[in-house]
Amino acid sequence: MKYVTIIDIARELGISKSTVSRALSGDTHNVKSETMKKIIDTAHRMGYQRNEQAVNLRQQHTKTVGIIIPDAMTPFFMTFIQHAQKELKKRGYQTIVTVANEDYEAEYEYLMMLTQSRVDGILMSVCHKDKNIEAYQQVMNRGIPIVFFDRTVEGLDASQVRMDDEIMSYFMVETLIRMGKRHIIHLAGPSYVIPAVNRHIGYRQALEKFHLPYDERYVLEGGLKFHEGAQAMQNFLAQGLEFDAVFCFTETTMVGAKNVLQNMHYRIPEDVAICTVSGTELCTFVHPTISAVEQPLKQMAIEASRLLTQQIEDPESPRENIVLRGEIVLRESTK
Amino acid sequence: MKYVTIIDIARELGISKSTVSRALSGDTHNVKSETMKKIIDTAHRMGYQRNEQAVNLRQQHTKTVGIIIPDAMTPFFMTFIQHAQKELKKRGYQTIVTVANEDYEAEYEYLMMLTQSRVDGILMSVCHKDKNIEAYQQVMNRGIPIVFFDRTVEGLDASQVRMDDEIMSYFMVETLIRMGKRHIIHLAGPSYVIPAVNRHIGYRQALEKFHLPYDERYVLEGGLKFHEGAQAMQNFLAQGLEFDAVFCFTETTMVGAKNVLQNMHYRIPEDVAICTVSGTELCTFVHPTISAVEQPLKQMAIEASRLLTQQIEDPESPRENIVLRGEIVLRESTK
DNA sequence: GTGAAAGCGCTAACAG
DNA sequence: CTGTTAGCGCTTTCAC
Repeated sequence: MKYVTIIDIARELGISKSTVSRALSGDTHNVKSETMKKIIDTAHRMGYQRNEQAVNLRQQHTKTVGIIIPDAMTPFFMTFIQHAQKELKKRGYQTIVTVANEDYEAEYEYLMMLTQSRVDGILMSVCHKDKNIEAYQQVMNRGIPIVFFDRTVEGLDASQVRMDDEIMSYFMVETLIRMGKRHIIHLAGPSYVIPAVNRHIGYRQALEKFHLPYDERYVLEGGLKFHEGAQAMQNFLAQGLEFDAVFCFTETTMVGAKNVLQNMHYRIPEDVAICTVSGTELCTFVHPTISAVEQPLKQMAIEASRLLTQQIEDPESPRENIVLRGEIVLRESTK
Repeated sequence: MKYVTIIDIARELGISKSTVSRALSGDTHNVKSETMKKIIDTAHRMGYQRNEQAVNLRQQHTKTVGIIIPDAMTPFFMTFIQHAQKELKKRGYQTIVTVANEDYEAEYEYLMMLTQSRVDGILMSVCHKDKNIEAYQQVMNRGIPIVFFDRTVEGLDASQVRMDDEIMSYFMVETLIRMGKRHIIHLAGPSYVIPAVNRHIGYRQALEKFHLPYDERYVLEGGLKFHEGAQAMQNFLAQGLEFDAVFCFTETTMVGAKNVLQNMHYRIPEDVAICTVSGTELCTFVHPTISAVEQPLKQMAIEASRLLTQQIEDPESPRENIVLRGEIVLRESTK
């Protein structure tokens, strides 16, 4: 047989499986230290590994949380996941991560899959702020807590953790302006993504503060994928308008846009600065341009994990709405 | 209660849970189509979701495979995972992925964790070709199949899937030479990583074929992480040697090296071409330089998944050693 | 065609 | 301190 069970080791020692179970779960209070030792030893010798499935079934939980992210090509969410996994592990939870790939129908499927796997709770960043709202509500009604992060939703009684996109976006654009940029494109994200609309607001406010005109021709629908970002950039170029900076909603579309620019032999960042608010190690290294804020990402993962486990362990614990306000850190000066 | 069970629906209908079970698992042969329909309907109405945990415990498998990768910052492995997940799902398996982060001790921990979770099999790309060999052997001995991909190992009776690194590396360097490059650095990977040594061989062979000298000063230990690649590049620069191309073992170190080059105002690719063999969408977009081979990555994921599930379902199925030979596809000409 | 009963590996009362 | 018993949700003989 593949695995040794507590019965095997009980038989080996001629004692009952209850005692073995107690010993193996570290119940020093109810088992003599002598038998304790004996049990631990033979368990070790026989290569015992407790069957989590059985424990879960018995205890009516799985000690695992599901994570749903919209995208995995970009280091942003991957970094989040690594931090979250670490934090969750520390709190005694396994994780199972799924990638919806910006498709809310796939997201729905994964949500169902996760509840079917009886995860104790879910951490998610949504593809679309409206489309699956009732589904989220339903799983929450069944007593499975969901904590939303980054790409949050509205009108749900759930904990959420996000960045202060508006202000960070504002600072970022302000930085560009102070660098002397005057014609700043905004490669915006879709309006069904909350951080995207907030960043757009921040962009607009910065322009206003410096009395720069807000020109709709400089606001592009940049989508969420590489090719969408590239396409949008290309469309803009076709207009023949003057520009000296591009402020992007996300790393993904930024990379797409940058690629187009490079192919057209624009020098970056001399001719045009290109940036986003996100900040991961890879981002820093990849883009010879200004990037931003590393720290809140880790913090976001930690807070979200904390909130979720808290709510799993005490369903009555209050919902929180955390807005992180990391400092803008310019990763590379453009002299 | 959170979930409805077959007992609930049996009670609702005043029948036995056995019948419900049979109906729900589609046993048309042993349950009257009339009751069948009735059961399916109420199951649906009550929002029944079968408890996989219980099924697994009963059937002595989990229908999940573990995946261990060394790195998640780079799109390479993430892309692999997406393809593998898709293929595995098609074959009825869930996946649980863990990232060792180039640390073979963490890798060991995850391996243990996965067997403890009773995964039916494991897909892995190792951190170190030797360090955990006995551990791999042990889990295989317990009847849990492992299929190695990309970063393979030697001397184990396991199926493996990898690229023909030698020949692809050879082609890549040949391409650089045909472009007129004469002083090609090789930012090599560590010797405890099999593809790294193979790529080094390919590099050397290409130089030989074109009667270019093999100079050890042009072969750098580039490590596996961003900062290691950057450091190596910096060290090389300090030597003051002439160079016009860099052939990197991996995306990660390539990005690090490229960053250094850019900071020093080298024009890429005019002054120096920089490339690697890997090929993912992000890679393509990010690097204004030559990259390569997209297709084998997907193929690798599919083959590895096939091999693994095959071996799970029939432990006696023969081991295979697949070497993929994708075409070199230049993603961007450097004119 | 359907039901009763056993059991997957484990924990948790409840007795001693 | 230790053993006995029941049961988590499900599948699978074995009867009827």
